Amino acid sequence: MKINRIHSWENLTVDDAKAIQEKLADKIILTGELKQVELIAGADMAFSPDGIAYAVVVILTFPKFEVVKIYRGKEAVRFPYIPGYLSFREAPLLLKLFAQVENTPDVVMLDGQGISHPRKLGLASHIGLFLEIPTIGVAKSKLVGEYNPPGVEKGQWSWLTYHNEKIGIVLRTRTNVRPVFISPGNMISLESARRWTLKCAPKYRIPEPTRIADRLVAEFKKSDV
DNA sequence: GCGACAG
DNA sequence: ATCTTGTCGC
Repeated sequence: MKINRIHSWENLTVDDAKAIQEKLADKIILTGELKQVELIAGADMAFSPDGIAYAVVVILTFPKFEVVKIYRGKEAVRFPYIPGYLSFREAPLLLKLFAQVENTPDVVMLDGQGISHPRKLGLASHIGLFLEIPTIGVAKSKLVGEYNPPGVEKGQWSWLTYHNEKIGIVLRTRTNVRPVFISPGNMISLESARRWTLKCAPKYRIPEPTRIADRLVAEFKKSDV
């Protein structure tokens, strides 16, 4: 699929990264309802102690979640992990893989925040601007915001707010299991992001797209000797 | 200064 | 994220 090169990822300082986030946040579209989803993509990364980053983008069918294609890639780490700047560490390699994707998915699910971010531009939102297709951020813990714990039953949820504004949803994808933090990446509404995330989590806490991608990068990294 | 802090 | 065995609970 074609990628929009909004900006370069080369030689960026944290201040450069911050300026980029502040500038791009205004371009995020928070409307859009996913109608028919036939293909969905999941992506995730893993890192080795010696500074190698591994990434996997997997294309799945919906609603059976059958693997259609797997894209793998690795490179030397180019940016440290700094809360609030995850995309500058993970997006470059993931975008290289998305550039190789033949069958463009209807939506992409990423392991991290969407607009639930200090400057409203988490990994899912940032990548969403490059891909120009709907993206959803599914994080295992929160980065910013306040919320009341949702009911313990699967499907129950509560708002994640920040600066008195709804920026995400705390969703229980499994009964009596810690909730996940959902937020729109780009080109999708909060409501649609919540509904589709739940549809993608028929059995486990982590929705299938990112769960399968996680499993695939783990074995990719492990097999790399 | 103190606490929080995606992966 | 990564280093790591067994173990408690649904």
